[in-house]
Amino acid sequence: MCYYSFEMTLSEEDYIKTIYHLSDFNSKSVATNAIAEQMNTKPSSVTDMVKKLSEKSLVNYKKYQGVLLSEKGRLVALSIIRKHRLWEVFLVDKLNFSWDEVHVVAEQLEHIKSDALIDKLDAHLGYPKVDPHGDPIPNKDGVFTKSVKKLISELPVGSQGVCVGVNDSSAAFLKFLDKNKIALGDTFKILEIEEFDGSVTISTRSGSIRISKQIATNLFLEIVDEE
Amino acid sequence: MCYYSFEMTLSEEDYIKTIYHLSDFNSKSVATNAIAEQMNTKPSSVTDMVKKLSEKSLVNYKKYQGVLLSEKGRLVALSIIRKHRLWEVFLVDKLNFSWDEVHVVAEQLEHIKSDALIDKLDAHLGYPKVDPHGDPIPNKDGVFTKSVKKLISELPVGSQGVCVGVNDSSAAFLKFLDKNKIALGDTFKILEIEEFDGSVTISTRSGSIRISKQIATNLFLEIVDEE
DNA sequence: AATTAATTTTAGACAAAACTAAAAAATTGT
DNA sequence: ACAATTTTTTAGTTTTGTCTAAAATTAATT
Repeated sequence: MCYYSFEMTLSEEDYIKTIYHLSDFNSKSVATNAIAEQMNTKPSSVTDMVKKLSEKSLVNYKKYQGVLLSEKGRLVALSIIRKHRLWEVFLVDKLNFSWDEVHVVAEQLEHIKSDALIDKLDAHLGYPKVDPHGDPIPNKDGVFTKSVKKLISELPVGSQGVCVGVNDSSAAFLKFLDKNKIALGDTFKILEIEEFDGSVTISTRSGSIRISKQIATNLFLEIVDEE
Repeated sequence: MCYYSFEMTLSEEDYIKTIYHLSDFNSKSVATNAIAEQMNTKPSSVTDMVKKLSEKSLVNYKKYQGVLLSEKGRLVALSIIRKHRLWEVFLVDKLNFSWDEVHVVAEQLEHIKSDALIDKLDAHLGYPKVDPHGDPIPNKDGVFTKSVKKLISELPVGSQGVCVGVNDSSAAFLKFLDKNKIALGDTFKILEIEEFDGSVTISTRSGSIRISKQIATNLFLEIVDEE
């Protein structure tokens, strides 16, 4: 992967990426209107582009039937997502961006064309498996470990995952996290769930702490299933 | 600088950069034909674009008279060059590209639009003053230290600079450099010149060594003059 | 100074990617 | 089942950046 030799325009790449995301990981066909809405463009423009992508056999398309990525198209999508997420890791880990600032810049960087660059960037970052939001990074062949983002309150005892996001991003809540030494990127394990009040005991680097149900419904963990 | 708020297309940026380089640092007016040749395009295309840039007052243009960057255009050019050279430093210092591989990739990266990105990249790289080829990196305000490329044999005692090129690129000579731990990017200082045979003692990272006149007439240093 | 040569500009066209407005197909509601 | 609504496609423009071919201007040569 990564090594698709045909030329793709910036616009084509954006369409492929959008179709991949809307297809819910390539299972269901995507409506013209949905693509138009997602990309802030008009349905007629989408029809034109989809025809073009179909010519290049990146998508399977029949009039009025929606569109689905071909295997070729899926690999293109994954190569773009790989680049996007590696750049996000770079921006956060090396340039000290915060995890919520990086998306827009990564949308530009993902279109840079150089296989050598991405290989070396990957190595420089230590071959990360997930991006700063906890989403998995496909490898060069488009393979990636599926992972699920869940609230701590939704998980059973024994679950383990990386803290990747908050529901409530109020200053007060972030302050609370800071006080309790909970940070994005930390790994937690669910030790015990108190049925009475729904509070949860979790293990962290600095020992185990108990958090209230309210906190547990505001913290996302990224559960990585190897498969 | 850097903070020009108007939108510029990729193509416009490429023209501005080319005009800057051909104008010999903005002193003389640039011919339509020269731009076309440099950019692998046709003179008629250049005329069209130059009109457009003139509308935006990025260049001063009169029919048949060639074109010159305005002050505004000059700052745009310098901001692009700043980005190009910072990315080159990144590619060489952080991703272990060799200095002769980076230009093509940097030509893409220089168009990424994000002031925060460039500021943080600059900091991450330790505010470098020159790129891997020894060319100076303009600061945020477009100010850069002029630098001159000179043979070691042309320099007085006390001079200091970065090794940026060779006259004689024969395998034998490159092998000699390798053996003596002299590499592109190294900083040298001229310690002593032996009048008798023209040999020069220079200080390197790994101590001081004496090189013959022959060697001294084959190695270019980039001298950075603060001004 | 006049003719030739080189350079530059104009005029008209084209491809990519978008748009608007209107027609066609699919879906929905009763 | 069929009228109404929604979705999708077609047809015809627009903009950006390019092109070719021809006309206009400047430069060079004798």
